[in-house]
Amino acid sequence: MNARRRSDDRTETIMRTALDLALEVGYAKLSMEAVAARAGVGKDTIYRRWPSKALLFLDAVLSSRNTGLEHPDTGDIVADLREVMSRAADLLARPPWGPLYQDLIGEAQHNPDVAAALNQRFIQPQTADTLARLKVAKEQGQLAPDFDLDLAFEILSGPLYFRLLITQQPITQAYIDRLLRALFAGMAPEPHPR
Amino acid sequence: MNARRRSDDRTETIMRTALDLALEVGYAKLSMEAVAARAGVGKDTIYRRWPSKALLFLDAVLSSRNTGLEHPDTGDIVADLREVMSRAADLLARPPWGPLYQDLIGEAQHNPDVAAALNQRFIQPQTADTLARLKVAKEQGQLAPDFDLDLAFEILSGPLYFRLLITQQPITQAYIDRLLRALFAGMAPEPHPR
DNA sequence: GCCATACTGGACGTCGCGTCCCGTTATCGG
DNA sequence: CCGATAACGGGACGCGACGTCCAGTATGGC
Repeated sequence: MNARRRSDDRTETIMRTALDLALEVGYAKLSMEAVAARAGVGKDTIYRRWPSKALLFLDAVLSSRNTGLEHPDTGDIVADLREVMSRAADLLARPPWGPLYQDLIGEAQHNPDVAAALNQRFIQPQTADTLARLKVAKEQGQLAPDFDLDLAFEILSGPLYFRLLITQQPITQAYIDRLLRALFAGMAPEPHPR
Repeated sequence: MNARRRSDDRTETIMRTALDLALEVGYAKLSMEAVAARAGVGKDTIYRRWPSKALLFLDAVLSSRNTGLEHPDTGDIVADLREVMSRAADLLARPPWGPLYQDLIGEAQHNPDVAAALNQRFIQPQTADTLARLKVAKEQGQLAPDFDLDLAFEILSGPLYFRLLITQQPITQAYIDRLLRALFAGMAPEPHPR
């Protein structure tokens, strides 16, 4: 029981230390030696808990806060989406979390374990939350019955990630508004094709 | 002149070798030693041309082919976009190029040089090409005068990258069609909000 | 034919991951 | 309260790879 408690304390300490160091020097320069040293812990103690640096880092970043990215429900679907997207942009696309989140996704590109864990522990819950909110809106008649909820989610998220990961353009409130307007007001061409 | 020619030959050889090796073992396991050995070249010769492994890799991937992702102009903007997006998905989201492109973007997340070069040499030209085609369509009256071309590009690209980099869901022809339909037919809700 | 330049090949320093081990410390059962 | 058991700290270690350096060698210009 107490052995278990002591273990938990160390687990917590190691994650917090890893996170602190990552915030200071970035993931690239984060070393297990440094984490062990600052946490006052042997490297074995870390490797007994995490199989690799990448997964420790993932745990450190994802456990650090319960995101605060849950969807409000004010009754206005657009306002609610706007709110969550703004919070997400603030949180994930700027220091101090932005670079860490970017590194995490970067790591996921060549580390299937990280990719899988990132999806399960962050992306999927977040997706499910948004879809649930959209579903409610549809049931309340705020959205057309054939409104494609899954696609809508990807149309809102995709461009944000595109800017974060590829072009590195800033994700402003104005941009979020443009996205929402395009999605909900439609961008249909004049002589309606197709 | 011949010294110059010899240099050019080596540059070419090194890039091709790097690309071959990357295709075989992936970027993570690609080593400069292996490239030098297989190319029959001293490591100095490589480092005289590229400052780091990451930039050699980027050069190798980007120079390998002139993408074949230029926009056709059949007069039908939707058909043309559909064509290019399909080609891009085939080329960039599946073996053999998919993993390399993913690794490249992964590397860009913590290497500003790679990020900048990737943007300049691939993303921006590709963006400009798409925007040019969209502009023509608008001038021909296929798109509304206030159609937001830049945003449209990001709405089409973002979700593809989102699937490639984050959720790893397949990018099917059907998905591309859904995206195009959403963008051009609009996804306006029933009781039109905002 | 000679000189400058680029080249090969290999040794080297450095770093950091992940493993191993040993002496120590904390916890739990009795 | 005490001894057995397990976890721990700290450090050494092997390993692989980046990037530098240094001979000795080949190649092309003049």
